[in-house]
Amino acid sequence: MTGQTTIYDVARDSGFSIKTISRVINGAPNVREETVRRVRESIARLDYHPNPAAQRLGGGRLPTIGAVVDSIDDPFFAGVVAVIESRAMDVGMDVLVASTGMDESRMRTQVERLTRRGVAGLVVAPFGGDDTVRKALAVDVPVVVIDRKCGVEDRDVVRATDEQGAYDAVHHLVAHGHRRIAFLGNTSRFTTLVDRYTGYERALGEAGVDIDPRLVETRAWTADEAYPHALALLATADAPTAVFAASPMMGLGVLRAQQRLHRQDIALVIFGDHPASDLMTPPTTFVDQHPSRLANTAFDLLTRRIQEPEAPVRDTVLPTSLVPRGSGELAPRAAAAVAP
Amino acid sequence: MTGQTTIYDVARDSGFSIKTISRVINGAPNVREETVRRVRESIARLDYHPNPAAQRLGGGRLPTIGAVVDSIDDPFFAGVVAVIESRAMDVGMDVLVASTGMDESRMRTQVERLTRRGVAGLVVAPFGGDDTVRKALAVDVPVVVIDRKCGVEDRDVVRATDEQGAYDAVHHLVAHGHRRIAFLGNTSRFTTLVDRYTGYERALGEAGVDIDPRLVETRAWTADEAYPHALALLATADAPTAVFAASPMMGLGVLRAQQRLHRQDIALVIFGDHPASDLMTPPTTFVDQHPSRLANTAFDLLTRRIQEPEAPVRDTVLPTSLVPRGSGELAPRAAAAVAP
DNA sequence: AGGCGGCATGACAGCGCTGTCAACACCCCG
DNA sequence: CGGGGTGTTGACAGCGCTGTCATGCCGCCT
Repeated sequence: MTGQTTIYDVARDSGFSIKTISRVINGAPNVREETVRRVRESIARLDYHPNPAAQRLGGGRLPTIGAVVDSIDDPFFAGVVAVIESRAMDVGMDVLVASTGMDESRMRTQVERLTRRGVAGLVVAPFGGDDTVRKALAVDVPVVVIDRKCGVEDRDVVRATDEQGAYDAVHHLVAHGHRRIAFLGNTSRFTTLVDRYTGYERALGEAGVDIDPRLVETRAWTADEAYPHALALLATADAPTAVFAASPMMGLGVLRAQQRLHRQDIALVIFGDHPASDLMTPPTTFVDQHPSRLANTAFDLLTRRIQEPEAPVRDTVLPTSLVPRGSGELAPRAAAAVAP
Repeated sequence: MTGQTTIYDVARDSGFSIKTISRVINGAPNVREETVRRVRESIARLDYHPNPAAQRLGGGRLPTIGAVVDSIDDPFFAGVVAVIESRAMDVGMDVLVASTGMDESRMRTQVERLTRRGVAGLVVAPFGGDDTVRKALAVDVPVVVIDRKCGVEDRDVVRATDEQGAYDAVHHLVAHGHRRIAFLGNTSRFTTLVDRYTGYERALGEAGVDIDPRLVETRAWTADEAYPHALALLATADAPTAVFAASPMMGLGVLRAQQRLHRQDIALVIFGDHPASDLMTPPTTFVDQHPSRLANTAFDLLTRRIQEPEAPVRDTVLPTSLVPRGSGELAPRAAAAVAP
């Protein structure tokens, strides 16, 4: 064992009691400035670092924040976690990661586990039905919900303007002359996706286009599941001339299908960026959710709530922006050329 | 407060002393089977979970493993962390993530911080010179080093066959008729990259091709840094007909340059996969490092070492495999066609 | 002068667990 | 039948910190 230096060493070295050291560490009020200075000196000299386990045991939480996301592997969440880790490091905290694997009960388990561990706060991308999520988040620790509201009313939430972002995307396609625009995205669970569908509807409605149910595919969750559906959509005689993929995963499915069918001529806008999207042929037009901004906002909110547990709940909706890069600006002519 | 159930509650409920409960929890020997059964029953009935902070304080480590990587954002490491998290969850542990941001001293800080936190073990992708890395890893906790050896001799290491993988890649290009093959990768720091360069040398040597120093670019670390160098390489009159990118980041730089110059005709093999590489035009041929296999192996080794701290050190070198997908099979003719 | 309140500090009892050591029952052996 | 294991259990002292309460001191009011 390394014979860690403890608060007693600092007390001995500085000539104060351990309680005063504790006060200095925690920035408690009513400590003379001179005392603070001398204790700080001792701490630095001895390179003392408080033992988090002991701090927690002595009543308190760990200097740790928990991040619960669908999958750490997902580029969107990887980006979010990266920002959180970096912000946490700046304030001397660290980050426990936990994935839900898009499984309601596992999500609940993870939240409970991290809570028991004694984390100071949680950033959660919820997964599941509203009731399940609400139950899972009924824990006694600050929580910030990201990306999806899932009916949560008593927690801070940070998310994007889903409806408007989708509207912008579809409107963009309409503006480029498209009328047969497909929608891909699973609307069965999240308001997020439902909102995006609503944006799709609104844009088409405004353009006077009736929605063709054959162009709406709402069954897939993952890229692998989306792929066959995208194939089917694109292969029909009456194929769409443009596709709106309501999530990056859907987008990957579509891109894969396009490549398979050599149909680089179909316009595509994806909600959310994915790596190397600028290297596609043509480069993918997408709705930017600004994941790092979302993560930063979430971190700020969490910090605030840790300090002020009773602050009013805030539902922050961050604007998205459409980034035209090529795939969304294709004209519909190509489709006609291919029709039998 | 939730009035957490403690070991005392279980003791009372089961009629044994807290020490016996502790024994059952930790699978200690010499406990009657009947006792184990009854204690387990009480634990289940009360839904008791030991308090990790207390376990640690009472002498022991946290049921937590730390992962230190360049960046959580990097798809390669995101994949590694995802696997570790999932494996850890299976055995009731959780994962603290820490990024080095490719900074030697920060890496050391992170390793020390996690060690102080009391993690049971560490998976580290080291960054920095051999001496720095050795010093940073001189901590009193099990460590498994991944991806790069960095001169570490007293720790378990899991990495890929860098030299052979690079050889395969370059040999593949040679076999497709290329003789002017560029190398991109920073060889200034890691044996990993040096080994890959050695593989490049060997493949060219065997083919009787002299190395043209103008085709070897070793300054860049990141994709952004690689991009201008790749541009310069491809734009020269005497441009290479093929490129071997010694890391995914270098690969992205090359792809970006290729797109910019509309030079999809230059053959390319990348060491390491990156997301959507199968969607490039043409799909990217790469050397698969099998990141999840690497992560699984690392986890196995770490588990072993936690249980058997004195086990002999193991340096595991996992084979890579070349995955031809299009970009590596282009013939050199294209370059000639473009020459001025 | 006596009393009161506010500040600065310290003594001490936990927090929930594990390690150490001791106690006890039981068995085998001579 | 006594001595010496072996197997099973418990009492108790920490681990390093924080919360509670007590202490001493000073200035100020009446």
